[in-house]
Amino acid sequence: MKVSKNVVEARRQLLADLLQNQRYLPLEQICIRLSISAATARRDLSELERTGRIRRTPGGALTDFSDKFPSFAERLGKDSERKNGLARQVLPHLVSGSTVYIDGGTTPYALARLLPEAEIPGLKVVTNSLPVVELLSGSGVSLHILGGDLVARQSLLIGERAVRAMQDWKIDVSVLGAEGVTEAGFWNSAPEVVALQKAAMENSKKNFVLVTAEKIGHRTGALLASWEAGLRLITDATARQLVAENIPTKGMEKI
Amino acid sequence: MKVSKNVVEARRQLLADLLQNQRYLPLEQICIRLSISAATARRDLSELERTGRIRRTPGGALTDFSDKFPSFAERLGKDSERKNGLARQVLPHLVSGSTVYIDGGTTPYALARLLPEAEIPGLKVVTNSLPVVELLSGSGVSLHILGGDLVARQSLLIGERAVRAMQDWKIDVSVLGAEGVTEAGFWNSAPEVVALQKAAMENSKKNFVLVTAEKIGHRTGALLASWEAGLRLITDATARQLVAENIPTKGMEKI
DNA sequence: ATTTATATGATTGAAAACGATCATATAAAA
DNA sequence: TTTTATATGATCGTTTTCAATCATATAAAT
Repeated sequence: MKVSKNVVEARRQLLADLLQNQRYLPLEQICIRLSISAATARRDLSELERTGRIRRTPGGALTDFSDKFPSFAERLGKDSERKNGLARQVLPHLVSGSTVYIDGGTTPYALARLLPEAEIPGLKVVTNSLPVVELLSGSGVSLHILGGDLVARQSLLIGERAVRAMQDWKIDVSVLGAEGVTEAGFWNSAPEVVALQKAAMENSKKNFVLVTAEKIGHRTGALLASWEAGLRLITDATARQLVAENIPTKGMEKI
Repeated sequence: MKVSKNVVEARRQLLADLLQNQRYLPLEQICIRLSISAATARRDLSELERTGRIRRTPGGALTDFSDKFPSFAERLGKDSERKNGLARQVLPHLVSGSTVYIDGGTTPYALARLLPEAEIPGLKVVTNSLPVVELLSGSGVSLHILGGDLVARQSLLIGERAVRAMQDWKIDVSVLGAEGVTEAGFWNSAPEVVALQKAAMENSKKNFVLVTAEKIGHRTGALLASWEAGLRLITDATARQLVAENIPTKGMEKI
């Protein structure tokens, strides 16, 4: 069935990126990694070859790679600045010697981007997000990774091992993402993600949830926590939007 | 007609070099440049692939990595093909549905590179190596990461949390690296790495150690295990070299 | 010199990959 | 909403690629 134009373009970009990393991919691997049929893979390859971005071979494709691959950071997209603004609100809570948990997802990732500059002495970062690891690796902060099962598409670690690993930590500040916020509380679509976030909340003194305005009023999958749980919402939504959804505004931070 | 042995070997070396420069050559190009028939070209390619020096594709062949590409893979250096050869010996032990632990370091990494193509159904990969994760992410294999503290320079996870996470697993085959092999056993310089490897050995049914020839006779830092521990050595060292160091050769795999 | 071993190119049947075409579901446009 | 456009997976016949086999010429062994 037809899918939207941007999905197609995103997939082709992903394929181009994949090829720049891997140099060569057999057709079958492309099908597996992108979850598409051979026919669609061939169409994508033809298009990428037509625009000169890759080179096809029988049974696969390769790149004469010149550019470096675009990182997770690009996925932040044009909301990048807004997410940075949200993340900046968290910085004052990260005192010297404290431990912060940075959740997967693009919004908490924005916080990670601020850390190298912030130069908080003795800060420990615990995360389940591989992009965060990649970003902070070698930046001077003390990095610790939860164990667990990798969700390839999102570069996240989840599962019961991740939950157990989380219980092994004493977190001062945890920074979470959510896909939706309603009167009932915070929502995320994947139950395993929510399970891990709940574990983070239990092991953390302060909990922040970073949410961009367009997620207000959305409800997806599993409930992370209701408002009584003491999560602090950081958003760039207007007070009007929040009131319209009956979201309690006390104790939250905005920009 | 038959040509002399050294002609054959010289031609194959030329082909390997050619591929090293060109990264990829279609079969037809190989035939033209070497003035040989497709049949001979295929035979040469098969041989080069068997010894792990190149990678065949339908209608051509390529080298796994060019020297230009800056990444962990580069650290494999020009021993890349030899390490591939070692890693290939492990593949038959990875049966469908089994769990393999891939240790940090460049030699076990070579095994990871073989896995996407090997397409072993239901294979679980456990690792403490971020390059392995990056490589296999999204390749279809089930990926699981030990938790722990990140050693930035080496992109490894170590520490007591990593050891504890390891004890949470039942491993069928673990693939380890070592910086030295002597009569006394296997050596690695970092004690934390050794601690984790020991934990792997205790939780694993079969243990392989991949070691290139130049490490024979070297002794560094901490002893990983003596020969009684049941580790299986896979090396490209000659029997002469091993005997010279009083290394027991029974039960080991070579190429 | 004679015999043996083997590297080569040609051939062949099987398998893989290909582009083209089609029905269908759904995004985009009207 | 209705209509149009198109992205997708399946299918099909064709082409390409493959490994295996064979005869042969010549290097290596005797």
